[in-house]
Amino acid sequence: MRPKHPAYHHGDLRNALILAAVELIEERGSADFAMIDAARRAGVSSAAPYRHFRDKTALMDAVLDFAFSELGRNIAAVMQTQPLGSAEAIIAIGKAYIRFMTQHREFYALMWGATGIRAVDQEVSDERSAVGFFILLDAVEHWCSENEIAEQDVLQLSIKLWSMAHGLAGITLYGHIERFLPQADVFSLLESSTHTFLEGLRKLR
Amino acid sequence: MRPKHPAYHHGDLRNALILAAVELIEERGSADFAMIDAARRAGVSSAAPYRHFRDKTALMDAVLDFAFSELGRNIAAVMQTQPLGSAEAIIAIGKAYIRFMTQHREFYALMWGATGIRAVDQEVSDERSAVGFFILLDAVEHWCSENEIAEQDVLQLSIKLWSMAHGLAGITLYGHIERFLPQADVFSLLESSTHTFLEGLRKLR
DNA sequence: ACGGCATGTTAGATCAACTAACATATCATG
DNA sequence: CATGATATGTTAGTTGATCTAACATGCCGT
Repeated sequence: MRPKHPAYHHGDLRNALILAAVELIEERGSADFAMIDAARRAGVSSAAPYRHFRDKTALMDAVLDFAFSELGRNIAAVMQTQPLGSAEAIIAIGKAYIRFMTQHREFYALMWGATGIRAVDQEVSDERSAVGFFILLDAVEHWCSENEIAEQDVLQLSIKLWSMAHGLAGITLYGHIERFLPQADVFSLLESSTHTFLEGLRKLR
Repeated sequence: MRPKHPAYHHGDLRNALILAAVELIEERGSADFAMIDAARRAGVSSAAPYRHFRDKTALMDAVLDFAFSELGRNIAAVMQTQPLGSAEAIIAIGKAYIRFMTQHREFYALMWGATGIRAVDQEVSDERSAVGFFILLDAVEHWCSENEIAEQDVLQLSIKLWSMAHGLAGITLYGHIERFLPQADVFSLLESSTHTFLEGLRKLR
């Protein structure tokens, strides 16, 4: 693995570039870094990256993959600590989602902003963004069976719950909660929202 | 108003540039148009825009103002047709919100993506994005008084309802609903979500 | 009328993405 | 182990876009 000649051939430039890009995005707070900066940070010339990425958007796509897998890992992690079938498990997923988005606000725009909308490589973007969703799906399924909610609604329900967390994340990032509800915090808003919603479900069942 | 000499001094270049930018964004589906294209479309040279906008982001900011005011107008319009105090009024606002975002997907990334997150000019962005929110606030306030919900929760409630619509819009634009619930449409999802949520409120009251 | 200021124009500086042509190391294969 | 194909790197340069400088024109107040 260790390169015999430390000069020339980098050894793992592809990953080094992704890491450099992630660092630059986090430092600058947005994705408008220059390709050459990522190259320099990886210790190579300005043309080297193009041996590994067709263009800058290809690199951004790899960064996006990284971000989505991190999100998935975060969501998977909190599930280890929650009792399956409880409303708390669902809420914990939503909180992990919002926590990730607020702690990595610079990624949010990438994941859901312009690049996301374009959905260049639909199949890849499907895969990666769905990881966390399947975990939510599982939690919702267990909650439904414990609360005598029709199985057929699990998918629809999960989408709605996802939307709630996603919407709160976006509105928080934009600063609307701080502006209109300075005393509130997103996590308790998600908690009460989810409880209210699930209560409504039980009543309408 | 009409310029005596049709050449040289344009007369209303600032607005012409904003309009040109809007057209280009809509045609191209994203905001990566060249400044010179907007200039050409307005019939001026490449340097002329800089007499009206410090740089390209300043132009984008004006476009953003336009988009937000359009959104506000759309939301205001549907309120004319809805009985105040009804759940339908709240739902109609959400639907108008989602309709605008899906019909102008190229604006969504601008309004909520990278540019939005940066929130360069905080005060201006406050103003413009709040227009629609105050209309929602009003509808929620009337609904609360008709349903004996504590007045103090109006603001919090409105944020939550806004989040629901915003989240559904984002998830739709990204294609997740089409993928996971191909038979569903966003508007009925918003409708049932809102009803469920309001039902939960009445029960927990 | 005329002078100042807003608003245009052309030319060009700067910078980032990307490409071409060449260089070097690694690896498969005899 | 030799050797050539291939992967991966370098330098130099093209292109295209933003923005600036210096100059031109015409509108508007006095």
